[in-house]
Amino acid sequence: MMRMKKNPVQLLSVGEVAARAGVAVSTLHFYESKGLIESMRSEGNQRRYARGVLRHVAVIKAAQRLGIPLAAIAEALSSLPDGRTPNAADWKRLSARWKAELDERIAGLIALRDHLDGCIGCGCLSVAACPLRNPDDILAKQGPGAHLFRRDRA
Amino acid sequence: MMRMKKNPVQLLSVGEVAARAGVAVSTLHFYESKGLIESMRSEGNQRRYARGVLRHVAVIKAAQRLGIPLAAIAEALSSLPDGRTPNAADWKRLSARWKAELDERIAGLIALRDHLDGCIGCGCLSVAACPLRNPDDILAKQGPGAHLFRRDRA
DNA sequence: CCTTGACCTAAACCTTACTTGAGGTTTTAT
DNA sequence: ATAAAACCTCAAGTAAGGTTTAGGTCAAGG
Repeated sequence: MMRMKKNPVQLLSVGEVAARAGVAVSTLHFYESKGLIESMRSEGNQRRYARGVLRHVAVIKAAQRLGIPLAAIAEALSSLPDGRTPNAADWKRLSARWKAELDERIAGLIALRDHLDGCIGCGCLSVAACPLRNPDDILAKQGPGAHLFRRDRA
Repeated sequence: MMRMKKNPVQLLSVGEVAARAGVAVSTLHFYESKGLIESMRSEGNQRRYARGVLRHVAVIKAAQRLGIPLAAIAEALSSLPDGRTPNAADWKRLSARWKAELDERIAGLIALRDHLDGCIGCGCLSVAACPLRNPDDILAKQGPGAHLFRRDRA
């Protein structure tokens, strides 16, 4: 299984990337179709990846665990430098952006939790007045902008 | 618009419920098909709801905002008393259950956030070793059981 | 040479949570 | 009585995030 040539120029095949990144080959195809990762092609039309793709996939997976949709991840990744390999500062910018979103999300969930007991038990679950029904009453007031993933499913 | 008879026996039509609960009529059909709510029928085969359905829908919506999938909500709702109208204690039990899940989720997100800076920037984003890649390393250790919605999208 | 495993593309299928549309019936205001 | 607003059922469509399948190509070991 997985008989591979001795890694000629540092380029990885799709199978190797899948194995090392812990995702299915089909997932890599899918990500590529969505513009999340890139590949070159061998003479025989097979995908060849630069090693950096492993970090890209890792970041995609981490971001997904934060609840960020692929489209938003794609957008964020597109802000990475084009020619060169992203450096620590580049990644830092991404993580800072997501950290802010995450902080917001956490604050929202905490507010929700603190209302849960009172609200589900009581008679206030009205569309207009209850904090559990009205996200914005509790979640807003942290200023607008950067609603990357407040599109939960409302 | 919305010309309704004078509410003969406290039963609500689907349109009334939709308007008051703030959801689409089609959503009520859908919830009913999934066993999340119930209805009686008029002579002419139209849906008639007891007023309690408003609270049910409110609770469903609140639970969804917590990230709980409909199937789990249906299961939780099925634990409500059959004959009588649920009382405050019944709802309390539901909210307690969800609060625990929510606490877990919040803790997980906080752990994630606290690793974000360090991990995305550094070289550690490996499948095997990085806390950002390995949910269970950080998220577990709070004991097993009740993983109602830790099925995020992993 | 030739088999086998890895790879290719395109299209279909899956789940969740609904919405939309088609074609027909019921209610109700006038 | 009648027209319009609401309602009904069932089927199909949407979007996200992939997976599966079908049919064919590439590459390396024996």
